[in-house]
Amino acid sequence: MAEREISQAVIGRLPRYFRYLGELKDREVERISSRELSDMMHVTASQIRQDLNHFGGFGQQGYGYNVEYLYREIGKILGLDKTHHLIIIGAGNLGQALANYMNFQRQGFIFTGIFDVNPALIGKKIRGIEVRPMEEVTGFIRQNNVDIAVLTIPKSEAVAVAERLTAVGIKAIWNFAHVDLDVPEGVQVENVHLSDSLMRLSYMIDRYESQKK
Amino acid sequence: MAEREISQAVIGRLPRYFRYLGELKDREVERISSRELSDMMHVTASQIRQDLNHFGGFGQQGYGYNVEYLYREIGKILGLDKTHHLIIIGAGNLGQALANYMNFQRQGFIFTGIFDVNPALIGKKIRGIEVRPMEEVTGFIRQNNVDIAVLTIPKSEAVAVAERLTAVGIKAIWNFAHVDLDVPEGVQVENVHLSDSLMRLSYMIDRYESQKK
DNA sequence: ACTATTCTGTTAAAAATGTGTCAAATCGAA
DNA sequence: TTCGATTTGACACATTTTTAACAGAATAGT
Repeated sequence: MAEREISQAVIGRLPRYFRYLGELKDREVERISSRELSDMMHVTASQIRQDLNHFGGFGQQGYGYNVEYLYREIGKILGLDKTHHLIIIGAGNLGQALANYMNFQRQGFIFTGIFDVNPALIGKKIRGIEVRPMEEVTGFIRQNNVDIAVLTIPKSEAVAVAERLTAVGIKAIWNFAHVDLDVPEGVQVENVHLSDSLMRLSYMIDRYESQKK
Repeated sequence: MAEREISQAVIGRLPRYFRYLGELKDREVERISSRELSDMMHVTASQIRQDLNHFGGFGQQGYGYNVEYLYREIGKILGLDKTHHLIIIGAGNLGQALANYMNFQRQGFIFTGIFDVNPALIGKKIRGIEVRPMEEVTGFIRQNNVDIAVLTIPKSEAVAVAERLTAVGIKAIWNFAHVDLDVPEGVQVENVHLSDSLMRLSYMIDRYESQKK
C-alpha cells in the first residue's frame, strides 16, 4: 500500500465514496459494480475504478465490489478505524454546534474538551463537558493525548492560538477561522472557510442569471 | 466579460484572492504585484495573473494591481455587489450558529427567516427573527423574494425539503445535510459536508504518521 | 461443461490545469 | 527626457487529472 503519493483530488473523493457505500450497506446491498455506483454518484465508472485502485484491488472481475468489504477498507484508508481525540477552541455558537454534532457522528472522533476566553461561558456544560478557560489548553492537550483541535474563534486570534497549539504538539487543526494558518511541517490543517463557500454560491447564482438572459 | 466558461478551479480560488485583498485594503496598501501576492498566498505569480485575466486586465505593467480597485472588481465577479435574501431551514444548533454568523458577515447576504418543524422552537427569536413553522416556508419564499436556502436539517429530510424549495423557485441551496441533492437545472447547490472534511483530515493525519515511520 | 455476458485493473489518449518565459508597457530615478 | 528596473498579459510547454478502451478473469445461464 501507499507506493506513490496519492493526489489530493483522489483523497477528496474518498469520503463521498464512503458515504454512498454506507448507504448501500444500510440498504443491505451486497455487491455493486463501478457502473452502478457511477450511475448513483454521477461520476464516470472509469474514475471510480481508478480511484479505488490506488489503494489496491478491492473488486473482482465479473462480480464487482463487495459493499461491506469496500466500505470497511475505505474506512481504514481514511483512518476511521483509529480513535482521534478532539478539542474545540471557542465555545461560541459554532463551537457549540460542532460539539453537539460530534456526538451524533461517531466515526472514531471523541469530543474531549472545549475552551473559551469568555469568563461567562466557563463552567457551562456542553454535551456533558465543561467549558474550560483558555489558559488550561496546553496542559490539557499534553495530558489527554489530543490529536485534533477545532478552531472556531475569530481570525484575529486564530493565528496566535494555532501557534500555541502546534507548540505543544497538536497533530491537526480543523480550521473554521477566516484566515489561512501557517503551521510547521507535519501539522495537518483542513480549512472550512464558510464565507468562501457562500461566495462561490453567490458567483454561481449570478453566472446562471446572466447566462440565462 | 464572461466570454468562455470559467473553470471551477479558478472560481474556487476567487474568494481566497478576495480575502487577501480585503486584508491588504484594511492595511491601506495601495498597490500590489502578482509577485508580492504570490509570496503572501503561496501560489505562483503566474497563476494569479492568469486567474485574474479570465475576467479582464485589472493590472498595469510596471505598476501591478491597485488593491482597492481589484478588491471591488473581484467582489463584483462574485456577485457581492448584489443583495441576496437568505433563509435557514432547521433551527438546531448549526442553524442558529449560522444565523448568528450571518449578521457579522454582511457581504450582501440578508438573513430573512428561519424555519423548523419542532414546535418547541417555533416563536423563539434568533438575532431578532422568529423561528417559523415549516408549513409557512413556501409562502414565505414567494412573498419575500428569497434567493438562497440554507439547509441545516438531517439528511433523512433534506431531499424532500429541497424538492419543496425548488418547486417554489428557490435559486440556490447552501447544503449542510450529509446527502447530495438532486435539483433541477438552474438551481445552484453548494455543499458543505462537514463529515467529509473531517475524514480528509483524519486521512492526512494517518498518512503523515505512517510516512514518518 | 460450455459460452455469452459482466466487470475489473491497466494502459493509453484526451482534456484540463498549472508554470515558465518573454515581449511590450509603464514606472521612476537621474 | 532618457534608461534601467519592474511587471503585466500572452503563449507555449509541462504536469496533472480525467476519460476511453480493452485484455483477461469471473459469473451465470443453459
